[in-house]
Amino acid sequence: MAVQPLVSDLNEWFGHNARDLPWRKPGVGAWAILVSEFMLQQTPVNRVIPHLQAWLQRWPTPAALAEAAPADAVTQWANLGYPRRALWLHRAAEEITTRHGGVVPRDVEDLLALTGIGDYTARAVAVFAYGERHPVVDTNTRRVLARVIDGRSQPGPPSRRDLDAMDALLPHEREDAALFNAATMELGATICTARAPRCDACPVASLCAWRSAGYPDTGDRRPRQATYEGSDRQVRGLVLRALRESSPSPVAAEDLAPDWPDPAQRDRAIDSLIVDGLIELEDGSACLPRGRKSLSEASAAP
DNA sequence: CACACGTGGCG
DNA sequence: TCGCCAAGTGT
Repeated sequence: MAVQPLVSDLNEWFGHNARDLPWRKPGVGAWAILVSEFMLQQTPVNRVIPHLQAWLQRWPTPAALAEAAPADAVTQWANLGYPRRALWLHRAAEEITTRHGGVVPRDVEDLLALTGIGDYTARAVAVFAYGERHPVVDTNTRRVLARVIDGRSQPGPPSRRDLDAMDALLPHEREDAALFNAATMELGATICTARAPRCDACPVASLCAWRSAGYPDTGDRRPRQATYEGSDRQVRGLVLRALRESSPSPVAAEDLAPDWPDPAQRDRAIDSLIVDGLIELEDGSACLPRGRKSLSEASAAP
């Protein structure tokens, strides 16, 4: 049952070099894994860790979170960024409670049907929480495969082919496959990094196509990120921060980001936050979503 | 498929 | 300083 060198080398390396992260401790349940994966969507590991601990202490089960008001989820989310993820996590908790009896589902199909869970998170939960065998592909995995397998400096744009590429490398045994998924991500996070890869410390340097090719810069950079200063994103962030800090007290609309130089843009931002369900506006004052069960929700339950 | 969506740290 | 980057997802 020999697996290919890439797998054995990476898994061996992972066995000795895996960081001691909270969601890797023995006995961590599927709910904790799921919450950690939500928080890790575009937020760095080091910033997630303290928030994860606090979140799980407050809401140890999906049912506990489902009973809370969305506003409390958004407030607890604090400055993790992309606050809609707090809303999505709250909604997923409701769905888990009503559709799955409060148990985080194991099947990728079921996981994908939950709000805020896509190709990555669904497989990460199935694999890391339940030991199922699936390819788990995140930005680290894509970069590692681009370099080691394809000899390119950067991965191309995300594609469903990424799943197939990882699937083709996956060892047969579930446990090995889970380790390989985690090891590949870990390599990308700590050694095969985007900016300054530490190829001298890489356990698979001898197998690396990018190295054999002489580390060519194959371009293929991701699209430039829009300027944050003065953006809708920034105003939305300011508005939401004010509401978080005053929650549960409402704030008069005119007191939300009052110094913002472009009032029209600020008003549009507030409207978009309402559309997104992140805030509610009533009688000229705003607050975080209180989450009265809507008629559709109440009657949707079987 | 390209784009919007927060926030902060690092080279 | 400032642009790049971070365990993505939904539209």
